[in-house]
Amino acid sequence: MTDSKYEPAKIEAKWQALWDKERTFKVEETKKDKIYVLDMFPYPSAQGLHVGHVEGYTATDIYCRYLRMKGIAVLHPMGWDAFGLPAENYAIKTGTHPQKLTWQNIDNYRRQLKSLGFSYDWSREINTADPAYYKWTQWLFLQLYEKGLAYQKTAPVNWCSSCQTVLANEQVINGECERCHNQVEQRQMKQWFFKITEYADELLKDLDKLDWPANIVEMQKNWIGKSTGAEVEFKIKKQKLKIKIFTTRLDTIFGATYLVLAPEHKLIQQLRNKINNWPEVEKYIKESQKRTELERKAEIKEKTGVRLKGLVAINPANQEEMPIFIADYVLTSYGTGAIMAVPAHDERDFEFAKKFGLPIKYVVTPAKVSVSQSKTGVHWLSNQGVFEEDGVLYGCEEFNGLSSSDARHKIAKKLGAKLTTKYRLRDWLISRQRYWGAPIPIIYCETCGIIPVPVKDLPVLLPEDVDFKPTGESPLVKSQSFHQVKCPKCGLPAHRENDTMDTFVDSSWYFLRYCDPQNNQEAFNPKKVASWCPVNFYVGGAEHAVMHLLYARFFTKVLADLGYIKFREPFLKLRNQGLILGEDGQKMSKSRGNVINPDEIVEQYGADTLRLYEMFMGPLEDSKPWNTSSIIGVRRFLEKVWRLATDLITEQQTNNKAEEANLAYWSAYTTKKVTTDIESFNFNTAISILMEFSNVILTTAGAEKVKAIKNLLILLYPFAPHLTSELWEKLGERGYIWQQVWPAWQEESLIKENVKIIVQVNGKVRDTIDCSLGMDQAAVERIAKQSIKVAKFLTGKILKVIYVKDRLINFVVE
RNA sequence: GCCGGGGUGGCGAAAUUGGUACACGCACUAGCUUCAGGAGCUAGCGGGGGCAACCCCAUGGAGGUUCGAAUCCUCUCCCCGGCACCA
Repeated sequence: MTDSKYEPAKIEAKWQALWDKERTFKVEETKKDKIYVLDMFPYPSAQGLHVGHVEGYTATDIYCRYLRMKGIAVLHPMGWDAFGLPAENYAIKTGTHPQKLTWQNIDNYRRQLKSLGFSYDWSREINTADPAYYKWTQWLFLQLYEKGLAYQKTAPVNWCSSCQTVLANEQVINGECERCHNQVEQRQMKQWFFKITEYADELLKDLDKLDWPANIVEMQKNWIGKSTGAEVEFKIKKQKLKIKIFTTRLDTIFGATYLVLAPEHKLIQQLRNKINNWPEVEKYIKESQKRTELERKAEIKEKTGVRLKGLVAINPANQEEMPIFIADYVLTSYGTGAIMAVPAHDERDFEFAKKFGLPIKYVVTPAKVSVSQSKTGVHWLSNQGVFEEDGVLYGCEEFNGLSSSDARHKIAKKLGAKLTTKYRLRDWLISRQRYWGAPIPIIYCETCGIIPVPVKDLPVLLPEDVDFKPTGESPLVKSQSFHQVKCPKCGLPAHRENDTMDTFVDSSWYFLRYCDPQNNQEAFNPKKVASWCPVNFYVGGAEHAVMHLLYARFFTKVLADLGYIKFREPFLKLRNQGLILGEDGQKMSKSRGNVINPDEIVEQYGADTLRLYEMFMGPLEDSKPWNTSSIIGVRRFLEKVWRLATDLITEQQTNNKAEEANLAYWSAYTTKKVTTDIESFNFNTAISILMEFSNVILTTAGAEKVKAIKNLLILLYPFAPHLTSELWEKLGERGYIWQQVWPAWQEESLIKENVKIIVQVNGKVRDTIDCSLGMDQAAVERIAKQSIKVAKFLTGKILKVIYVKDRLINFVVE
């Protein structure tokens, strides 16, 4: 007899209110065992929470609720990455102040997160757009500035004309703005940078210490892009100047047949009088700036370039003369902006040489000569390049017969070339010509120059009297109250820096602020941070692989060097939730109309069902399509648990020894499986075993049933906290369910007296037989041979018998 | 092109890590129950053959190792994600 109906809306509101009122999840800092479990905090968009957020947040919530029942103090906070362009763009359109919209969105996000029953310690909520927070973001800027890690320079930067601001390299994807997909232009601008390149080597090395997904580690490695090689100076004939090139293939220097400079290379302007075809060269330089952009669009990769007529370089290896070109396939910003071209052994040089009819000289045979090549001799000499990195040298004077790697060292020594390391990583451009961000705390004084805002004057508040219309200059320029100040040093009129900081600066240290969120004396108390950090477990989307995750690592290393913290990596273990695709298998997007709104699912099925469904869909890290009709399955399961527990209250108890033993086994087995699955984040299989367990309970009678149901409720609690809290109370148990200790299991309960042994003949399953545990081979063999199903196939001579104890016996017959 | 991750029923997915392939759930089919149901219960549900017991085939494809392969090795095809003239 069911004494009531499962009504999620009612019970979920009830328990959420209680958790709020009793501050159930406020972390006890005094406990000895501490774990910091962190979610990537959301940007509070107008669209509200995405089902993808729900997935990651449910995973950590399950883990945290489980840990607390094990008696561990869990820091599990939430906050808002509240600065950013969308709010400002909305302000431009509607005239609403970005703060108003942002604060509204935050209220909505908070409501949604609470409606899902996530167990955050809300007393630690932070907001990066709150002056109480960004004061310390500005303070951190000043720390970097004093350490020489924040600097200003004029450089070609990525400009998005639609967003009307510059972008960091990390925010440019295939030449497009990551936000609006507008083509990015190159502009010369004076901007603020953080010297992340200073940490390139450590950022690369320490990746090996992290328990992170392989693809994220790989992406960061590629992004940092370390390559070891050598710098070699090439003399220019009859000139005093030398050209310094960088190469990773010094072993091929005897095959170098020309040099190439990037069009922006400084030497070109210095040598302009010596270049016979200057007008042509100048034209190419001008065109190349436009061309890179246009060509990317059209994906034309044909090599272009111009020879610097009148200039000849000398190959230091063999003293041969070689022409010099400029070409835009060589980048100014990498290496020395100049290369030696070895068409025989570099694909790009090969293409260029073919187009311009330049000599191709082979000096390395590949170590592994493929079958077709050995059959046809050395046909690659005539029309193909040899691009393998290792081989044996020939035609290289005293270096003949050496392997590539030996040759690199020996040639470097002879030429006096400097062995160096280069990185692809560039310094982090943090200036943004926008309003809705933390102002850069710098004042420009005509007499004193660049003056950092004194710490006592922080925060530099965002002014209210602003016009948001983007003009290419920061909107802050228009605010007289903001712009004009007195120089803190000499007191004469001066003006503020008008740009704001990239919002990734805000999120590079937020995990530290959670440890001490209300501190108004310092960014954080080092002792408090030391008691929680580094973050033990971090969960979020993979889209932050080379942005947030790299920047936060950089900040951590800087703060360690400044002595504020004692660890050098912020996030020890990282997992990415996979994308949840729309029902059509496509990425969810407004324009496709396949977006699922979590509010609607909660309303229709309840928060516990949504949580459970998202965990049941498949492995956390896989991307998987949404399927609304499947939700009913987990809802049915919860209904079943409801009936199981509420029927129990009125049910007559009977006794049945065999069923009781079976139930005890299942109870122990489920406990073990759910525990190990939560530990390893395999929530989908944890749920399926809970389903099986409830089915077993349903079909069992006996006194053990009460115990089994209570165990089921506790194991299910982290996944479906509202339902289980309610049922625990209905059963008249003492205390709340979350105050229970996570169950242990006895390994002996998992031992069965009888086992089923698979009988195979020649590896094919023919029967299964019941045996008692630990039986020896002879006994099992005897029983197996008695099986008619098996005997049928044992007509030939038995050559061999393979026996795996308690599991399998295999007869090999002829 | 390079790097990373994958291909298992109609669908989402399991598989004790080399030992009964398809657990759990959705969808579907049949029956029961109900005034009714987008509810519940029972049974079936990879393909082929057979009345049946049972037999054969099957984890993208082709080989190989092994008593035994979704799992290990070689080659190959396809999908997803990232990077893309970085010398």
